[in-house]
Amino acid sequence: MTSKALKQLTPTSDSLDQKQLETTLEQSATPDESKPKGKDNANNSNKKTTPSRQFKGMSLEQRQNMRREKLIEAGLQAYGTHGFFSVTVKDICKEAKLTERYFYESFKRSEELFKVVYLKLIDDLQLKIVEAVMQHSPDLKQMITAGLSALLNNLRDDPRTARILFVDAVLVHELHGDTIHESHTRFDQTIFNFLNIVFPDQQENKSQISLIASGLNGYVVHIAMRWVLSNFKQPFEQVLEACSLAYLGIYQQFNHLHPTKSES
Amino acid sequence: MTSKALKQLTPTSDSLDQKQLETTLEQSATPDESKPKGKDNANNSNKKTTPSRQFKGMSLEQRQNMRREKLIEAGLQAYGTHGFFSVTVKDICKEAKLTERYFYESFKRSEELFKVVYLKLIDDLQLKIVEAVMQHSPDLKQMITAGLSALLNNLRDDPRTARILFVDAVLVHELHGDTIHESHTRFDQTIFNFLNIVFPDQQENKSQISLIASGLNGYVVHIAMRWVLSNFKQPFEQVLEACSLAYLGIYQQFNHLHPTKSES
DNA sequence: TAATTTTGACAATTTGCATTGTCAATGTAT
DNA sequence: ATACATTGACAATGCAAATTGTCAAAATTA
Repeated sequence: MTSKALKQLTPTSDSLDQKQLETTLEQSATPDESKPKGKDNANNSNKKTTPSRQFKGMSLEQRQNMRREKLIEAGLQAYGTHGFFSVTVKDICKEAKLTERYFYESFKRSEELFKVVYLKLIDDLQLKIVEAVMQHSPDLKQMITAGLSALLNNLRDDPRTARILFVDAVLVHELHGDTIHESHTRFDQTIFNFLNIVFPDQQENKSQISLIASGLNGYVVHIAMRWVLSNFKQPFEQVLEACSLAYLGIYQQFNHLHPTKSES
Repeated sequence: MTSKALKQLTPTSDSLDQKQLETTLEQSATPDESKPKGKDNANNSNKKTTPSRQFKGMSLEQRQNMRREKLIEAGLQAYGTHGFFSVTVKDICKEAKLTERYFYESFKRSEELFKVVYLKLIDDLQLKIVEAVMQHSPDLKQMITAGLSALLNNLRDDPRTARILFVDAVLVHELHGDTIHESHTRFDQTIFNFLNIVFPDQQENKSQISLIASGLNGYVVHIAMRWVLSNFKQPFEQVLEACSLAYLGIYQQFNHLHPTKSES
């Protein structure tokens, strides 16, 4: 229904090179930190440490990984449902049907588990979004719609994600210093890369574009949060349109303020 | 520097009635909950309760209020500097130069003080913004600039405010259930009112405009947060322009999507 | 000045949770 | 079947902060 006013938004689409797009958008991946660290208690039967028997058909390492996964899943459930600060180690263990001992087998404390959950969620989400965007290149409007749809669908399918990524994440910034702060900025960065493709002629305005990327991120996240908290009261299409409106509006405004030679 | 492209943004300015503006923008005030509740320990010398002497020239109530104010100020300082979850009751008392006893005289627990501080800050901020906006009516661009400037100046003048309103507030949402959630929505509401004035012909799109208001709120807040956290790295004007860009962009987009009779 | 209230410093208790430890039951290898 | 690793339930301990209590010094009234 909005197609008429939007046609003018793809004039620079010829500048959207598919290869450049993939490279640029993807350069915001995390180094994989979500795997178990190099344990010193591997099955290297050193000294008189217990020899690590098989159990239920699995090796020690397999069992530990399985428990770890159960804890991560339990953490997602507990944190995402009740919020980080209402959840105790015991809660998580109960949820995972494991005893406290096994919590400390994999994590030093609650925040450590939270961090793993958080990184996993943000990785998954970002991957989905970037994929969706790339698949619809080079049509600007379709790219925006696809990316936003990926985000909104993900949140609707699993509101726990919203809770953890967009509410509790701010705290963890606190708890973990900067490790997470970086990944908190990752969405900003992804959007920044996107904008740099959309506005390829604005090398001088990097700082400005970076701010706008943050703003767009906040715009969408805030709408998404209200959508989630309202239990998805508004229809999907309405939310999607409200979100894309900002992207399209910014696009147009920015082109007016900093016209390319061809349109001056 | 952006004036050329923006002149078209005030065509509907004739529809901006000053009186309507004040009424509509102001209808988002909070019922004053920041005052001491009806204490049962007033100086009503019931039974054999102590008769409440004068002290340092003040009545009991005055002294209590003074202590309360000192605690609120100390809370602002402590929470705003170290973050809610790093602050203990003792910290606050030390900051206020009062002993724990007097903390519990005015507040049942730490979160209760935080809530008061939060409400006070958000009230002050909102008041400043609305005043600034009203003073520049009916020029749309000036109104936007003035409102955003009021916000940004306030944050720069006192980063503690930023910390409390935009970081820790999310937590308190948790702690206090919905009392704070409502005031968290208050900015959305104010912006919503503003948009309704700017788009007076869109009675059917209330729901959509409400979403957009949330989005704009998130846009500005997110930029502001990054500005604060970066220790105000970017120049004020750049931040201001990045913020207003969203408002102006939305304005233009929305008018394109839902043209008024006069411009169809 | 004497009687009494108010205050400030700080000790005592309580609470909630993290973290570690014990032990019996269960599964596994030989 | 025997010996022992592995697990689960739950008790024991530790700890930091909240909350309450004590008491003597300072201020106030008469």
